[in-house]
Amino acid sequence: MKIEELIKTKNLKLTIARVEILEKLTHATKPLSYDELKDSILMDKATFYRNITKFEQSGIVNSFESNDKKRYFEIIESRHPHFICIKCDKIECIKEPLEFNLSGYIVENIILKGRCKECAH
Amino acid sequence: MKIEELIKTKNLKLTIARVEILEKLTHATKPLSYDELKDSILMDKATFYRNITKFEQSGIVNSFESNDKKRYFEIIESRHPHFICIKCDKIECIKEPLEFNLSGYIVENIILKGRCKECAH
DNA sequence: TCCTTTTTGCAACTAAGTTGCATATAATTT
DNA sequence: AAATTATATGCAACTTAGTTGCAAAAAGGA
Repeated sequence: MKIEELIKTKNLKLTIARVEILEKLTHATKPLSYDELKDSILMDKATFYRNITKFEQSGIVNSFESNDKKRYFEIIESRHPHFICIKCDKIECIKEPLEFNLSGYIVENIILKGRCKECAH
Repeated sequence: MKIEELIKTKNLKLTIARVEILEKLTHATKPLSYDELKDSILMDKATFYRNITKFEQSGIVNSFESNDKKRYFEIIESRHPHFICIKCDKIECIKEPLEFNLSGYIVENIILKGRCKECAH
């Protein structure tokens, strides 16, 4: 779906700021923080965070806190787990499916922490 | 192992603050934040955080960030996943084992986010 | 074009966690 | 058990990701 359509579908007003955020996130290959995005978007950080909140409420964007105390944002399309390296702080998307059985809970996000391949040595 | 022994085993000096932190964490049934601990411990928060850092370096304590922007601390004894509810912010320990296959990585911490049984409705 | 609602930028604020420094305490040596 | 040295502590000031209030600006419908 085109970004403009996606925004309208969720009954959000179409603004440049919103298109800009979703464009960057759509083209990213991993979750991004405000800090990583701020140089390539023009809006104030208040605008960024307010829009991200709306996107999360609408189910367009997903976020989690990493080890470096920053929140990381990602478009929800194919949900997948993330791996956060506690040594180098790198965030990787996990493609292998994880199996578990937790009846009653709705799991929306899976985060594994530890040492990545490079830092495991 | 007794708390005093545990501290000495890790070549840390035995202080009242350290014993106090580990006592509270040992008796807890879930991970605790500084905010939850502060009324039952006497030390300054700087002392708390400095000691927690030492405990983490020594492999006695494990921590993770939750949804409420706070860090939660737990004694490492039997590692187990945690579930964080994105609606009520409750943290639960998961007893069921999770199966997955991630060769090359060292997984030290598993966090699931979503809606707990009460908030799933 | 007008009107109402929502969004934006700015600046001030919040709060968890960190740091510098002088003092206090633990553990080791004499 | 006193002296010595290294480490831990409390305090206050600081850092920084994220939030909030408000007036101005822009969206979208009539």
